[in-house]
Amino acid sequence: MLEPDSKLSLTLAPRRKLTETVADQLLAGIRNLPVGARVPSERELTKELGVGRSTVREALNGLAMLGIVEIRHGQGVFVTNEPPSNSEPSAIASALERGVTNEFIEARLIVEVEVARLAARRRTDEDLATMAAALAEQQARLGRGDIDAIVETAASFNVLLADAAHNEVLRAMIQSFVTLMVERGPRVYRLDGFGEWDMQEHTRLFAAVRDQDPDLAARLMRDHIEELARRYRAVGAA
Amino acid sequence: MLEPDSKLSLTLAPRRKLTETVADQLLAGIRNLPVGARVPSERELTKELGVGRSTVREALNGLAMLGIVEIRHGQGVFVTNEPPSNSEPSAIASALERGVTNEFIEARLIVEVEVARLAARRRTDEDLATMAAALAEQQARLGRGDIDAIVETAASFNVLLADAAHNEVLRAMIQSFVTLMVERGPRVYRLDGFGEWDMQEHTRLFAAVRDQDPDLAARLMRDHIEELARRYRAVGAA
DNA sequence: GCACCATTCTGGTCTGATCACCCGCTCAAC
DNA sequence: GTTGAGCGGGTGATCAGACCAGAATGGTGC
Repeated sequence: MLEPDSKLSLTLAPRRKLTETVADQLLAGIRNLPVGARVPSERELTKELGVGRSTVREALNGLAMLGIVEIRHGQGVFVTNEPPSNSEPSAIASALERGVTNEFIEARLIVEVEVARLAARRRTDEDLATMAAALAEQQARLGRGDIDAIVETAASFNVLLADAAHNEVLRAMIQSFVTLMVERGPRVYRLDGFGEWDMQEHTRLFAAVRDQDPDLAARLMRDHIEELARRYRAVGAA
Repeated sequence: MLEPDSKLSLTLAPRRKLTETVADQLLAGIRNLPVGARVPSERELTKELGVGRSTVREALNGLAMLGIVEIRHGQGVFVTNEPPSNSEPSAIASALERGVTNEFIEARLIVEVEVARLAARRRTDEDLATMAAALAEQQARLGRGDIDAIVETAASFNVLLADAAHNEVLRAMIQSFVTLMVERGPRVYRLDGFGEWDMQEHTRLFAAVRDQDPDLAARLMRDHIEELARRYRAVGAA
């Protein structure tokens, strides 16, 4: 009964909730399932994992809110998004938390896709030059491997895009999105190949804006955010 | 006249999960609380709302994941950031001060059109009832000719629409729009026939949402805002 | 072939007990 | 008086089991 520790270095023990642990386990299992596959029923999971049903439910609800699974009354739980494997089994549920929920992503999609479209339509040569410089800088930092610096540059690209859209109100929105994303853990950037992927995406986006192709820019942005969301979910930015 | 129905037994076909309804109710109550305030305990809420504790817990967990509340074991539930992702209304406001009304309208167009679409898709009977009540109130105030009161009610309709879209991030955006609109002169409302026109538009929008016609709702909203912009310009609100 | 319905899956909600945690208070030891 | 261990009461976390509600299935009678 007596509590252990109290000696040695008191490492801050975040005290994980069982629900979160279960969410991690479920996620680990889900990784091996194809999109659309059915997850075992709550009652089965209860027996399999040896925890109460309410715990399983809370874990599933969390995954559902993150868009990883879809819960259908009377039918079961289904995998909706395929999280790119990889990524260590770090604390997911507790971490990816606030900021990367479906609602947030939905809002970003609505705003940023249109911003990309407007940017392609209105960009000036000066905007182009600024973005090109930012990309070059991002590339340089990528080579250096300075994660924090890369994150900063990469995030600022979205703001530059908003600048090119020439709408201060929209820019303010993007800025708040970016702030949230940066604050809430740029862990994704530590994933193998993420920096390169992001760089590539930004380059494509840049090309679409340069060529003044609004529809292409919008589509690229949509795909970008959706993929970004998938990667975020897979990591759990603690 | 425009009253659909929506009373009698106030609970009709709540296809929506109870948990979500409860989350909405909690949210409504939380909006009136200052940041850092303590939300009643799960057990109290259970009695107050007349639902099971598991339902309350799931609702609170959802709000926690959205970053609206923080749950501390052994202490209670606390309000964190009023609305999630408060889109820096100050930044938008300062932009407006510099005369970017057109940009403001463009941003509204992007966000509100999609919100209308989502509202038509997701509205519950309860959302409908609330909107109907707001419209009735707007009609009543219109008859009375109380400009300020009309503006307030008319503006709140947009927020109700955002409520029906069930996305807190988007709602926060609309809320900041509305706040700014109400603050900045309701001059247009003094125009002859404006109040009636606005009322009519809202009624149409309501019908589209009621009939769950996303595309129609989106189109109506687009036309509405564009026409609104024209009238604003006519008054010289740039 | 088809409409109906009972069964039996699944998730959704309720209840109440119990565990783990945090806080404020009491009160004895210093 | 100060300290701090301990207790009590409140809060969330978890569990167990029951029952409600939606959805699929398959049988049954027409």
